[in-house]
Formats: sequence, C-alpha cells, structure tokens
Amino acid sequence: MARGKIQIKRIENQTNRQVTYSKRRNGLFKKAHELTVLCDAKVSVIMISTTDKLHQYISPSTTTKQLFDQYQKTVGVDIWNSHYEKMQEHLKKLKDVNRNLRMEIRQRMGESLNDLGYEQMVNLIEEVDNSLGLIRERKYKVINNQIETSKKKVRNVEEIHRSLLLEFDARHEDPHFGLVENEEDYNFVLGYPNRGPRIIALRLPPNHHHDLHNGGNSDLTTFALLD
Amino acid sequence: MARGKIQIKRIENQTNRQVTYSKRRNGLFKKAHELTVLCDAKVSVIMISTTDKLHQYISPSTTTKQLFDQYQKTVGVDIWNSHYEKMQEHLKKLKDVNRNLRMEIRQRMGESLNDLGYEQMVNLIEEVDNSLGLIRERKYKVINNQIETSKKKVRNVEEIHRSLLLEFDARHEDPHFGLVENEEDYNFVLGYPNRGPRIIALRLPPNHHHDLHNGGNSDLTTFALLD
DNA sequence: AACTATTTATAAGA
DNA sequence: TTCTTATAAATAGTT
Repeated sequence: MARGKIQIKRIENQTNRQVTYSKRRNGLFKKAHELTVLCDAKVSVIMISTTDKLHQYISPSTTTKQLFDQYQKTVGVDIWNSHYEKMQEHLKKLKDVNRNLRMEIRQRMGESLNDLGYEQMVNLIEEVDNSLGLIRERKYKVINNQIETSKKKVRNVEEIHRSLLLEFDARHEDPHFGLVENEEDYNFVLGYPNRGPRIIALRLPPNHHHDLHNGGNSDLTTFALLD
Repeated sequence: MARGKIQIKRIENQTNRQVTYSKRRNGLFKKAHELTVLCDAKVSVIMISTTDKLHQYISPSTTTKQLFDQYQKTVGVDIWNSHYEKMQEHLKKLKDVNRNLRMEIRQRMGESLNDLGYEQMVNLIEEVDNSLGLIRERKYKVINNQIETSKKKVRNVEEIHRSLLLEFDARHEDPHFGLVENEEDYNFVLGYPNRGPRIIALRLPPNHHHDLHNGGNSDLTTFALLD
C-alpha cells in the first residue's frame, strides 16, 4: 500500500513476512482499539504467527474470558464447559450431602423432627440412646485410664519413699551424708529435675494437666478416687 | 481519516456510531484477513457492539476453539484459573465442612471419641442426653396426637352407633325398612364407602396405617391406651 | 527503526 | 444501506 501495490498472498521471503507481520499486527491492534473507543464496542483480537508466537488485543472494558463466554453463549459452542459443568455438579452434590448431614445432626439433637414418622423416631431414640451408652462407656474408660496411671505414679512414689527411708536409716549413723542430694534424686524420679516441690503427695503427675481439671472434677476429687 | 480528522473518542451520535462501527468492522476484518494471508498467521477477531451484537473473523486455517485452546495453553491458563481456582477452593471448603459434619455425627454416635478430652466428652454426654430427651418428648407428643384423634373417631363411632340404635328402635314397629342402607351410611362415616367391615370396634381409622405398627406397639396395644 | 511514496481506509455528505 | 470523494492513515519498499 505504498511504494507499490502488493498482492494479498503469502509473502515468501521469511524476513519480509516477519516484518510485515509486525507492522500490520500493530496496525490491526490500533484499529481494534480505535473501534473500541469510537464505537464503545468490545473487541478481542488474538493472533498466532507462523513461529507460534501469540499476541492479543482486548478492549479495556472486558476480559478475554468474558468475551469468550459471551461468544460461547451466542454461538453455542462448548469450549470449556465440560470441565466447568462437572465441577459445578460436584459442588452441587457436595452441598446436598452437606445439607443431609446437617439434617441428621439436627435430628440427633432433637430438632427438625417433624419430618420423621413414628417408627423412624423410635429408631432414632434407640440409636441416640445407644450412642449415649457408648460415649459414657468411653468416658469411664478414660477415667479408669487416668486412675490407673495415677495409681502407678503413686506406687512409684511410695517405693521411692520407702527406699529413701531405708537409705536414711542406713546413713543415720553416718553423719557425713546430708539429705540434699537425695532430695534431688527424689525429685528427678518424679519428673521435677530441679527445685521440685517438697510436698509430693499432693501433686499430680505432669500429664494430668488438662483432662481432669474441669467437668466438675478437680485434681483432688480425682485423687480421692485412688483408694 | 477523510473529509476531516477525528478525535479517537466515543462517538456520541448513535447513528454515526453505528455507521462507523459497521465500516470499521469491515475494515478490521479485511485487515485481519490480509494479515492471515500475507503472513500465514492465525487470527481471531471477536467483537460485540453496544447493542450486544456479535461479529467475528477467524482465519480459514483454524477454528475459534482451536485458537482459543492455544490461547489458553499460552496465556489463558491464568485467566481461566481465577474462576477455576475459586471453584476448587469452594469445593475444598465444602469437603472440609462435610468431613467435620461427619465427625460430629460419628461422635454423637459414640464413635471416634479418641480426639475428645474429658471435658468435651462430658459436654457431649450432656448434649446427647438432652437430645434424647427432646426426641422422646416429641415421640410422646406424636403418640398423644394419635390418641386424641383416635378418641375423637371412637366418640364419633359411638354417637353414630347410638343414633342407629335409636333409629332402629323407631323403625322397629315399621317392618318396611331394612338396615342395609343404614349400614352403608355407617361405613361411609368411618371411611369405608362400600363393603366395610362389620366389626368396627376393632378397626383403626385409616390414617393409623404406618406410624403405630412397629416400634413394639401393635394396634391393639395402642388401643389399650385409649381408656 | 525511520522514511516516504503510494495505497488504503474512511468521515462526511448525498 | 450504499456510493462518493476528499483526506487521513497505513504501510511496502527503501535507507
């Protein structure tokens, strides 16, 4: 279109083709943009060169995805819906499952019982009753475990106490040995490496911290269960 | 670009805009096609006017879908993914919620209690116990409703019986009238339009069908509650 | 990448 | 819409 007319056919010279591609690409994008502004339209231009390089123009008022969605809607071609719709189905199913689970919980909580027939209600009662039994059972197991370990600790302490008494008796006649070192041993065995408490009998083992504090049972109460 | 330079800004005159859109659209498509041929490239031009009309040019050597797939591969993964990833996040969240709901149910059923501390277990027992109470309450309400409606039906039957007896007495001296029609009336009121059972006192009303059959209560047992 | 002769696109008017 | 045409813009070939 300048310095000579050209035929509209493939430019065989590779360099020329490349140059023309670059020039005309810019021209096209410029025109596309002018159209966008002048006519308030939405334009997407995508081009791929022979060397597989991709360039695109998209109107500022939109996105390529939006435009393609609209294209799809209009033309009715399915580009990515297979993917998309599967996900949406999956989502819907999950939501349904979720709703049912919530319903089950509500019914187990004694709510939303209007939908249940008499028979279903009787079954539900039996189930919840069973569950209650299971949980109570578990609670007692936990308590028993706590008691067992407590007993072991106490036995341990008593044994140490005895051996200390024996040692004390043994050293009674040998005034060169004090009891300081022994006390440290004592504490060490109990899990208090240094400066442990002097009154051991009233102290719970360290792993007793959370489980028994609340729920109506203090450490002392629990200890009362030991005998 | 002719008969006067123009500013590149929205053409306010609606008709002018439309005309310019049409002209320049053709120009753009022509340029796109020239580029396609001259440079052996693939070009897609999609545009949507203010009036939501869609026009497109696509190089003959390809299809819009192909080009867009390539676009996706090269750039669009990101754009597409904004949508996609959000859906996946949503999916993940739903799955999590789902898992938690299932866990709650399992715990209410007395399973998977290992993760619960003592206090939590005590709370759970209290809750399940409350729930059990609520459901039982509901059961009794349902039973009472059934009883109430049964009583009403019975009262109704008794009244009809009485009136039939009266009628029978009244017609005792008039042998022209039989009791066949009366029996049909009788059955009709009870919900048995034709050929109803003769022994009415042992039959439950029709709406009693499912609810009381199982769960340890037979029809007879339930009827025993009526007095 | 810049230049420029020439072609092409197109704004305004019909 | 289409045609016309003066003129702006694009660009092919060159530097």
